[in-house]
This record gives sequence, structure tokens and C-alpha cells, in this order.
Amino acid sequence: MKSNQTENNLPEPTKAELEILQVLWEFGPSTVRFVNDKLNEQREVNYTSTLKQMQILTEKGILKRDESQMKHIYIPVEAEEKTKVQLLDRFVNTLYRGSASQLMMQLLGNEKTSKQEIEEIKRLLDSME
Amino acid sequence: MKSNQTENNLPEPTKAELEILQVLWEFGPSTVRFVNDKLNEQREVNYTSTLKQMQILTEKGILKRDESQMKHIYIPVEAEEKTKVQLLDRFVNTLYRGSASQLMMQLLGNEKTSKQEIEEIKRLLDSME
DNA sequence: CTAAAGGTACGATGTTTTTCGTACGATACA
DNA sequence: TGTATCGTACGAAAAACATCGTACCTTTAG
Repeated sequence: MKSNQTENNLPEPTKAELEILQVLWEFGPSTVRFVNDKLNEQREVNYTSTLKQMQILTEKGILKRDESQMKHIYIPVEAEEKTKVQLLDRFVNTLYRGSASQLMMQLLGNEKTSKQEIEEIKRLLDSME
Repeated sequence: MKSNQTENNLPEPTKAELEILQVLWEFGPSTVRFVNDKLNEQREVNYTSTLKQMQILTEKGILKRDESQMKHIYIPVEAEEKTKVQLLDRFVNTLYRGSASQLMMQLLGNEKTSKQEIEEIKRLLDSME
């Protein structure tokens, strides 16, 4: 099958992979043990499952690791921002035909987006002038 | 495995399922034939593959269908808006811990979001006062 | 009437993603 | 110094997704 890459970039992380990335983004470079513990705060996962995922992530080039110690330390290759931008871009293209303003409208119309959030967005825009 | 539902809602559509939904959103209630033709404008898919997907979508309760004719007519159960809001909500929660303004910042910082888009967003916000 | 065209049903198969068991090496410490 | 603990490697099973072939029913045109 065709490999799933964007022009200049890494393959899209899967759902389980994203969970792991998020731990690494939040807490910085970590061991499998640490990541697995964090994941288990939310759902039950076997240690070796997490290990395997992180190995796969490394094969894919999404993570790299420091093997100088027995406890390998895993690190995302791309910065959080960059990866998120890619995902966001894909999301906008898929669901909103690339129209960021349409996405915005939905965000603003969404009850779950608080007044406070909206205010913050306005301030943000003003400061961009 | 745990079934994948949000509190009050339908299961998340998969990628292939989303493609189909998008055709239905754009063109309204349609036959399998019609949807399949649209999909084939973008990539090759066998008719029965599309049929199967749409049957699965129906089983899942994401589509319903009018069987009164031989050519069944498929219709999304939920409105486009509602489904997109769900997906967007999940997206914001997953990637931005629920912070819409953070997502915004990324949108605005994204080169692919044109000046024109940004202007439109500003106008939108102003008109909300 | 009948053959071709076009429809649905559905099992089987292929692929990708996810999870886990087992093997085995290193470390720690009683 | 041996045994329990904690690590990695890795194949394989399980689950989720996607695709397709085949059977079989309806409609339609000649």
C-alpha cells in the first residue's frame, strides 16, 4: 500500500502513538516505564505494549532514543508545535476544506468554548494588528 | 474492548467513513452508486466496498436509509454541524487540552492560513459583539 | 420472455494498528 | 553468588479497518 506521508514530513501518528507523544511533550524525554505509568493513570496498558509502541515510533522516526543507559530515554524528533501544526492542517483540510475561518466559527459557536476563551481569542487578534 | 463512544453520542467515524459522510453532506441523501462515483473522482474504489462501508455506517447508526425503493437512499442521522462539532471538540481536547484559544494561535501562526482568512476571522469576531 | 444491467447481502481476505507473552540480558542486594 | 527485579527484543495473536468477490434478486430493453 501507499505509504502515508505528507510532502516534507513524518507519517501521521496513530491514536495510541499520540497518547505517548503527549506524555513526552508534557514531561519531556522519558523512559518507557515513566510513560507507561502515566498512561496507566488513564487506562490499563501492559508495560510491553507501551514499550512496543515506543519502539515502533522510533522505527518510524517519530521518536529517537538515547541508548547509552540501560534505561533508554525517548525523545520526540519533531517539536510539539510542528507536529501539532501538521495535525491541525490536516484536520482543517479534511473537515473544513482548508477554511480556518469556518473552523473558527464552529469553535466560537461551541458552547464548550467558554466566554473566557473567546475573550482571549479576541485579545489575541487585536494584539496581532 | 471498550466501545468507543462519547458520553451522549455516536461512535467516531473512521477515515473511510468520513469520506462517505462528506459526500452525503455536500450532495445530500444519495444512493451508493452516487457516493461511489464521487469517491472515484478522487481514488479508485470498488462499488461493493463503498456499499459495505455504507452498510456498516448504517449498522453503527451514523447513517439511516430509505429502503422503500430498490435503490436505497442513505442519509446521515446527525447534521453535518453536529458531527463536526463533536470531532472538533475531540480534536481540541486531545491536542490542546480543550483550549480553543491555543488552537487559534496555531491557526493564526500557520502560514497556510492566508491573510484573507485571518481578516475574515477578525470580521467574524467583530460582528459577534 | 429473456438477457443484460444494476441493485443488495455478506463472507472472506488483506492491511494496519494494538496488545501481549515469552525469552533473555543487566542490575541490585541479601 | 544466586535470585529477584527491572530492563529490552521480538514474534505472534487480537482487534480494528478496509477491500473485494460472489451469490442472488429486480428492473429494463429488446
